Amino acid sequence: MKKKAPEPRPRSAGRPAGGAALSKQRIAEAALAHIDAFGLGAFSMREIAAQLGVYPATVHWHVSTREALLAEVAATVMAQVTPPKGTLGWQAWIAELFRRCRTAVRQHPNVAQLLGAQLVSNGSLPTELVEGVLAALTEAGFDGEPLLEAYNCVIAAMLGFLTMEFSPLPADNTQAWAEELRERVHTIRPLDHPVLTRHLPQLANRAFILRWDNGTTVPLDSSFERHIQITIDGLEAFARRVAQAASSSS
Amino acid sequence: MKKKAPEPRPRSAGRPAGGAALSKQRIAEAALAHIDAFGLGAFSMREIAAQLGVYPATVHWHVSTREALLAEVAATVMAQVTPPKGTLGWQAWIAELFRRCRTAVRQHPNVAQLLGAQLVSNGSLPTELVEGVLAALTEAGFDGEPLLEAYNCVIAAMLGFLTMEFSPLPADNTQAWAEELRERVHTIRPLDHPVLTRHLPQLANRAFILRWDNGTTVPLDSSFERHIQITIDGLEAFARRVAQAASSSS
DNA sequence: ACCTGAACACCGTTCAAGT
DNA sequence: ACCTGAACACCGTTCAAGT
Repeated sequence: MKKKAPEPRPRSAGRPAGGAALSKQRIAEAALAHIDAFGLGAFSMREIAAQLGVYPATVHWHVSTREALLAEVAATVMAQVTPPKGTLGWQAWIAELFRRCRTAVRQHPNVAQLLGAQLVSNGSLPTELVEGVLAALTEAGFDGEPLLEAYNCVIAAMLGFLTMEFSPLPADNTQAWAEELRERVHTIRPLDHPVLTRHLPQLANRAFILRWDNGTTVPLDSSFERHIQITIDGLEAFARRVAQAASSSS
Repeated sequence: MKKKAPEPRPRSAGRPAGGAALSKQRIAEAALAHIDAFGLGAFSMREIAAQLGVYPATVHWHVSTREALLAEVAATVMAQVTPPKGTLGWQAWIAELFRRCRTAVRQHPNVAQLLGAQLVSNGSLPTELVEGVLAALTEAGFDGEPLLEAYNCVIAAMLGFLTMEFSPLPADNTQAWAEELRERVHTIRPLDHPVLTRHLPQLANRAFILRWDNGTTVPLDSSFERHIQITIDGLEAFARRVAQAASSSS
């Protein structure tokens, strides 16, 4: 199944004549396409080098490191998620951000695992996203320390849910594993877990930890919408607390 | 720096005499210790085999797969987080769960990345945790579809935040990377990002995406506490909505 | 049942050398 | 500046063979 060194186009060393030189951009695109098609587990520097008809060292000349390439890929996926400013109230703006982010991740679900890890520790800052969230929360009345706390909550709520919704299943024998987990879920002892047992029909394969499919095959649409609402309701309560504290101390 | 095949104790094949046979348990402990000491990037089947003074194949005889071992490790870390039932109200119980979970992760920050990925798609179900959350949410008045939604929100909020707070920095030249990111953060263009610029002193190295240290060196204590409060406030608002809808339709 | 010893098919990264 | 060709030091997993 695996290809080896580039046989199709045995070119010679040096910069190609046609101006068809490789670029960070093109490499990132190829990597994203490959990850979309075969998953993050199948990703490797050598694989995408082969894909591009080039030696592994060539990729390294453009990209420096595997980690940097994956960060680039993650940034690409998140590039268009920030909603435009100004037209929406802060609650609607944040809700829109959540939804656009999920839409983007759903188009590239295999990249989801990178978001928490790579976007958070990222060289290519999505500054518009940060600015947008801060602007929305400022409009909500947050400032200083509460602003920081509300911001961290928003980012964690958004990326956290998506990371988990699309977290990959065991790579190997998914079939057997799913069957075993389904079995295990349905043989939970009712006496020790009465609430779980009672609601199992509602929860099975739709609740975190009780799933054997991920968001690619069983999307958690209503849970995500509810997650948005809960987050925004919580933020509004926080804003009220802040306003209260300010007025009572004046 | 790296060790090779087990030289210290060149034993012969077969089950060891002293009853000191290897076990899944002992392997998981060794793996956890190694990950705590050197990070998840330094983890490998061969490494922990060497650590235990055996051949790689021996580890595979007990553990089947690398992925399974890491799932075991993640489960070990999460083993003791579920608070006892009955003594607390549902809000306090959930808050306690969040705090105990963070305490556990702080003792093994390098496993954080596994939580979202491994706990969610896990063979060894932490059924007490699931049962506990469901019991708390039932006490809050949730049932049926809303129960599912509230549950998913709780799990995502808890694990999502922790995954991000302790998400690892670039493995290679952390020093240079941190310096570059700090530089980049402080040269953000004020005209394009007025809100960000204004609050940068508050946010730098303490807000997601604007950090160059992770939770191990710069813990986000107050943000996490606020995250708990926002989540619970949001859940209470959700419970009120549900109650309202039920009474208005009766 | 539990482990050795060796092999297979991969990795990321580096580096001299070419053009 | 951009790429080849080859090497280095690793991987996870499998498998016959030992005890």
